[in-house]
Amino acid sequence: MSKYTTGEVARLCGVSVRTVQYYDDRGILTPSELSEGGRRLYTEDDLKRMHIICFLREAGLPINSISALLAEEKPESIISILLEQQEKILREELCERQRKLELIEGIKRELKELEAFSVESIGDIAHMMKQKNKLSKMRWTMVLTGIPVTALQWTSIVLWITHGLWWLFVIWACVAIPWGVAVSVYYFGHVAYICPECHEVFRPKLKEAFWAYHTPRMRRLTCPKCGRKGLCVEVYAENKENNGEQAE
Amino acid sequence: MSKYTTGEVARLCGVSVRTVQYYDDRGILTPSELSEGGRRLYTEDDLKRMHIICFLREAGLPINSISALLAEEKPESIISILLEQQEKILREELCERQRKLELIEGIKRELKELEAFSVESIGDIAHMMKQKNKLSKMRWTMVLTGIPVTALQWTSIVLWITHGLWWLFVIWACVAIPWGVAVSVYYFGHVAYICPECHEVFRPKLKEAFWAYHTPRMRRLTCPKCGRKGLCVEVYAENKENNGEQAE
DNA sequence: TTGCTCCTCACGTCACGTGAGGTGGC
DNA sequence: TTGCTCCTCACGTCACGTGAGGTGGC
Repeated sequence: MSKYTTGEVARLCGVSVRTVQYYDDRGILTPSELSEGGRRLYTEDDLKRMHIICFLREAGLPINSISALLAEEKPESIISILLEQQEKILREELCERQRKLELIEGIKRELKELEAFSVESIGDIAHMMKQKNKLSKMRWTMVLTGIPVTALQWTSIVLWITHGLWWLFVIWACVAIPWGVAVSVYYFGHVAYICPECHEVFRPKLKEAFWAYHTPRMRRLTCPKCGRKGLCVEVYAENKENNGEQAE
Repeated sequence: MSKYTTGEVARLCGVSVRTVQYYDDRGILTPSELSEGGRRLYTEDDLKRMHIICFLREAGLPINSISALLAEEKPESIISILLEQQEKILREELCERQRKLELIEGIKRELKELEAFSVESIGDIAHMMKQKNKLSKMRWTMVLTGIPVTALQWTSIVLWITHGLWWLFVIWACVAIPWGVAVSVYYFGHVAYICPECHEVFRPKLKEAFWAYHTPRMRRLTCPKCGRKGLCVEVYAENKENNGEQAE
């Protein structure tokens, strides 16, 4: 029966000598024999055991689990459980990496749109990305509630032209104007803007915001902190009362 | 200007108190002030910095990188590099988990087909799965080389029947019989079988193997070690000469 | 005065990697 | 005798978690 040294076992299993020694320390693979000089000597069976250990390690099973499995009298009773556990852990780790990757992709996209970068810009990006879902949700809600109003508008216009029913349009106006005001107040009560200069998150005056030039993501406003007037990115901002404090 | 305690910063950033303390130890977020009793007091700017740190940590950036980024005079020069590096690492980790998951799925499939499980069975499964690609590759090579021989066979038979060209079939036989022998010798020189009883990996005698009952994956053979006769799983086995040693 | 929060050590995590300094075996 | 392999400490990794034992602040 041939004997294997630590280095031979390591080479045959594709691991480092340190790993073989470590498995001895952990008691998961103890050499069957020691030479007179105190060197580890492994038998054919030891090598087979090592192959099994390495195989399970490749699947990511922790040493403790492998140890338990090999020590178990009825290994069939726990092998499935261990594999299921490991599968669950791996799936979670997979999801986590994917979330992180998506976050990085998002940061990279936002970085491209920036004209001037500073460390604070990262804070702005964080702020924007975290509230992105809420902001688009609110925008969609507003669009959807706007549909009946718009429908009523066109119906009344058509009926006015075709049947001369002018009073329907008046009713529409009585509904739409308060509705428009309410929506604007609600909207500007739930968004804030980030100054690209001083990175202040601020809430503009309704009058300025309402008439200001804007794109889908930005609005031309005056920062109350640094006084700069320019395009500011829109973000969702939940709590009204806290904002007053944050401004100063 | 309001001050934040350790616990407040932790709560506002969704981390533990220990984490805030740790960032102080690492010098990545030092509180601007200490109370008389030695308690950490954080300013609004400190909180912003902490938000940035936490955001980058969510993307998985290591503390050292964040530290370097925040200390850099021109952070725009390294932010992209750091993100690219992190993306690469995440992709690699993603692939690694996927490999492990596939391995576990494979093990689970093989476990289902096993009639009797023991720890050594895992070694058998490892052996099978590692050589699986090579085995199926060799089988495909054999099928493909067999196509011209089969084509010649049917051509010669058809021509014999329709035109009475019997000598074409004779030529085919002269080619096909040596070809068949060569293929068999090659095939059984490149496969081995695992005894499900004693888990020995052995190479059967050509004569027994050739005529033995078999399925696509198994063959009814006698184990040279334990003498058991039964279905043994076929695996790829490269090195002929080593096999003799392994048997004893 | 009583909870609650915060403080500083200091060890533990997980599977090894990486020296240092010494020795076995061909 | 000279390389090469192997041995045993023992520290380092990474971002905290988890006590222990003590104290600040409302």
